[in-house]
Amino acid sequence: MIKDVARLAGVSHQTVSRVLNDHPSVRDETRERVLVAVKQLNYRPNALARGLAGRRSRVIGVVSFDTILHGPAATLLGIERAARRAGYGISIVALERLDRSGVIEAVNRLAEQSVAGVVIIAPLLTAAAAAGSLPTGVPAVVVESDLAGDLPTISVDQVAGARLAVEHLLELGHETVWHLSGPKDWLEARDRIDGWRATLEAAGRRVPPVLAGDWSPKSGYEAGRQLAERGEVTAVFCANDQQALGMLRAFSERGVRVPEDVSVVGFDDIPEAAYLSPPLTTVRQDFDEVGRRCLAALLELLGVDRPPGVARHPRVPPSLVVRASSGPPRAA
Amino acid sequence: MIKDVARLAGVSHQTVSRVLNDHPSVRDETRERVLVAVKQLNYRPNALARGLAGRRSRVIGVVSFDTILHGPAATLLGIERAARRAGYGISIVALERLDRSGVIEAVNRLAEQSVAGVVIIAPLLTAAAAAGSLPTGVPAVVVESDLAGDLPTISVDQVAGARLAVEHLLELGHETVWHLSGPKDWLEARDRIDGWRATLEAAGRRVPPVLAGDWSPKSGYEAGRQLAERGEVTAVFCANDQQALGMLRAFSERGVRVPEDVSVVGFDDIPEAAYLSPPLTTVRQDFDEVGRRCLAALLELLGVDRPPGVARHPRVPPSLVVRASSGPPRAA
DNA sequence: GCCCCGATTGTTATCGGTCACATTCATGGG
DNA sequence: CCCATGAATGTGACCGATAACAATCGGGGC
Repeated sequence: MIKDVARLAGVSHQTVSRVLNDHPSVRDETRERVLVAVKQLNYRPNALARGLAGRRSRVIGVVSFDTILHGPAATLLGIERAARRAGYGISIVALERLDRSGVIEAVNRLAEQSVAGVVIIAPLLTAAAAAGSLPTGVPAVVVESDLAGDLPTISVDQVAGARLAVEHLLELGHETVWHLSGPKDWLEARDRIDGWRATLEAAGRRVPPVLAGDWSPKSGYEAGRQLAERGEVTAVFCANDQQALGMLRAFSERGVRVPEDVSVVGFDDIPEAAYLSPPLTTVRQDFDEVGRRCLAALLELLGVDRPPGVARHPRVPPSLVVRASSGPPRAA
Repeated sequence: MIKDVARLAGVSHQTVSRVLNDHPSVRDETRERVLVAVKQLNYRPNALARGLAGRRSRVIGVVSFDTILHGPAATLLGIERAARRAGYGISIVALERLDRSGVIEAVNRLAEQSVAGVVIIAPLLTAAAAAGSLPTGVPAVVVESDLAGDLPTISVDQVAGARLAVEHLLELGHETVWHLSGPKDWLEARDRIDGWRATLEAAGRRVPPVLAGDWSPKSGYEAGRQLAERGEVTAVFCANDQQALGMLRAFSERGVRVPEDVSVVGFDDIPEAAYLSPPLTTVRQDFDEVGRRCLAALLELLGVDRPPGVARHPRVPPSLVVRASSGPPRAA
């Protein structure tokens, strides 16, 4: 194929290759002629052959988990966008279970395809650990994990996010804030617990026991029913919006008014959050930015220049979105 | 690399290749020896080289759109799962806009990578049309579209889904059913409108004007406010769950009780649906099955045997999930 | 005017496999 | 006992690009 172009342009195939790869020493007039031929034949170089010969493909592998959840899906999209802009394609492997061998196997599958590098979305502790000890020499970046050994890591600053939520509630006048956590083997869940606890302690408040959820609306619903029984609770910080949604449902069933009786704050800012009853105060994560920084980190690892304008810091700051589900306590 | 294996096993590289590809004429004893060498060297064939030489890669391209929405995300996951099981990898290209040139460009990007075939998730009319007139000779299957020219098409039977929803409401005793549609340039939206209208007409009921939404909770909220003004409405079929969610919010704000005053039915059965206030009656789509059938259709196109146990029919039947948001009208 | 050097361009090997065809060897029919 | 036949295996070309090195050409320094 490249030979057809070469023939049409009256040059050698190597010169065509040079033009395609922006090699400096090609005369302008020659380059022009080649480009005309390329356009005329509607030529597109074969990525496989390129990868084989050049030993670097323009494809990045992504190991993802549960892309039906909002966070992972949004992160994946962010990565894809950033990659496309940088001229890379994306190959994905979704994991069914997020354990050690699964992650390693997935990376191997991608390595087989000679991807230039991989991004591992590994929100579980076990996965992060696996990522930290990859056998292969594939350049890798890890998302939402900070115990991935030497690998560069990008994540939203969950601790700061939790602090935003808790401080907001304390400023409204609540005595303390309860927490419905995510599953404890998720790093994000653990960080949000830490942030919540640290903020309460820093303010000298009582730290109630952690309620354990599993991200699902169902677990929020069940926790909500329990909280509705106790009278004392005035503010709850849920580890994600779906749990908050389930909790709102439980409160509404029990006649607990939000925010008059109890304030609820979520995490994620899913598209639905603004339209719940009542609209949900929550912490927004910028997944697009996460994707961008992942790619930047990976490109750096590959020895390519980082795209301009992308901050380097591995911790993306979240922001608080105040809506009607949080307000001052009745007593205050 | 394959030569290392060959040397270790004491055979030619070609024999190794035969073993790897299940060629029949290899003596069992030889095959065994090769497999041992493969394991010992932890050899994995290079997918690029394979694709280049064999002119067929084990990668399937997926052109997707807005994978943050539940439907596309779930479909993508279903395809990935089915592909992995069949020994294929997945490359994705997400579209920013779903227009003609975007789809064509995306398919070209995938073709460059010599994918074995592509699955196009093209819920918009324009995209479907583009898919129908692809320039390249890449085997393709289209999801959620029936005007993709000669290309095989897999989709959930939206008309049947709408019928389930409307018949359910009519059986409860409602005189007629209003409809909040999705954006009209989405095929799914159009089909749901058609199914809704046809069911009403078949039952000899009055067909109210269509309310136009855009899938977002916001548009559901706004439509809900309008409907709350009119007294006559007793049942609404929303084209998706997010719109239904927004509508529930509007009703709750206006003091319209669900289902006592108005019944609401959604479409999709997102994970949140069961925990809205009230829990949402909705139509469930089996996206996993869609993914499976997509892959089956594509493999068939590629001349590979269809995996056993996968139904061939291009229209996946949806099912009704009845919850508390629908009930008999007050008058009945 | 001659030679050396850098800018251009061409030639050939190579990436890691598969494909097409050649070769070897054991078996069975005439 | 010889040859056709088919199973099992080996040999070299080839997929479509890039890499390494060779060749060619024009210009400046002596």
